[in-house]
Amino acid sequence: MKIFLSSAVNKIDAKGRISIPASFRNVLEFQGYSGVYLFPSFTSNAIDGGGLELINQISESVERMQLFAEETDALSTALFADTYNLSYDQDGRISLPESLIEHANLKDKAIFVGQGRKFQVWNPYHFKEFKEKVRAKALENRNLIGPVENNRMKAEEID
Amino acid sequence: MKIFLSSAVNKIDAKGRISIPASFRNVLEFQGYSGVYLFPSFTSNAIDGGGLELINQISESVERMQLFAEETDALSTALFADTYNLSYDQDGRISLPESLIEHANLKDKAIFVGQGRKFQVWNPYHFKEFKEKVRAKALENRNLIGPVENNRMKAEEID
DNA sequence: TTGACTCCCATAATATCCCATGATATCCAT
DNA sequence: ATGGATATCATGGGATATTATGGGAGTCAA
Repeated sequence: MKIFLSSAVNKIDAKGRISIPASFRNVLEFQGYSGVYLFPSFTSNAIDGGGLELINQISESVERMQLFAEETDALSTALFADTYNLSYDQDGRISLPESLIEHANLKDKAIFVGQGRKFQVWNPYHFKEFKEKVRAKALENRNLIGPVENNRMKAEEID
Repeated sequence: MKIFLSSAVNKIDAKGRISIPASFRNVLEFQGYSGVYLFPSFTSNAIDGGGLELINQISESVERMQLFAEETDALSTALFADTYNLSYDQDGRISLPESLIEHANLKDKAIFVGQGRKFQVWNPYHFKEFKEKVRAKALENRNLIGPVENNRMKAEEID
């Protein structure tokens, strides 16, 4: 179980805690446990999340950009200033920082959405809208996925 | 036995469990066991399923994409948000997530349909309809189907 | 002392484990 | 081949484990 898959709606309780889905915790722990890393998404009103692998990938990208030294400060600030490393309690819950809650417009519920190497946390209502757009877009771009679509075409042709 | 072949109708029991056909389990285990991967088909009211090979193909396409691009988020959401990695019990049964049951319109029975690299799960009644339509279309277009190439492909895939 | 954050325990719902059964398929010695 | 033993399979159901969630009690800092 190596990647973040599927989605789950969880509740934000009176104390501001929310459970990270068990399957996501498995992935985090598989990567070597050090809690969960969360930061505001650049492109949506959602929270991006991941484990050690994600944060390593990001760090590496930034290091590669050292070539362009003037811009590095700005970039790494943008990336890391709002990144939180939260550890969850023994029941798998975290309390989200206020700035992330605001960015994602969270109220009493949040949906955790698996995206492979990372996941996102959304206000469930806003995610529904996003997902409808995304599905249309994915149909347009499905040729990018490669072999899967080929299989499907074949499957439909074969009796 | 390397590919998913033939079809079987199995029952969804009172607890919501359904047996994965033994022959499919053999293929999954041959690919290196990590359960079964299921997601809603883009094009039909059916569930697409496969093993490690299928999910690896998909993950690789996504990993090649940029980390913070809007398109990447959209595509990986479309691919992974509704994908479930289910492990089956020692009797080979899984319990299907509600969202997949809805997408495929499943009631008390489901048909597993082998499609080579992957398989599909259908409401048996809807599958019958689909199959009839497909057969009609195939008859219309049979001149478009290159039998030589397809046969050669198949011959190489079969152990 | 008040609020924010732990740690710990309780609970209901669900998922999983484990064993049993009947049906079919496979094997094997005659 | 035939009949009987054995294995495999789909399915049922009781027992157990896991999960998300609620809430009490303790800790710490302002």
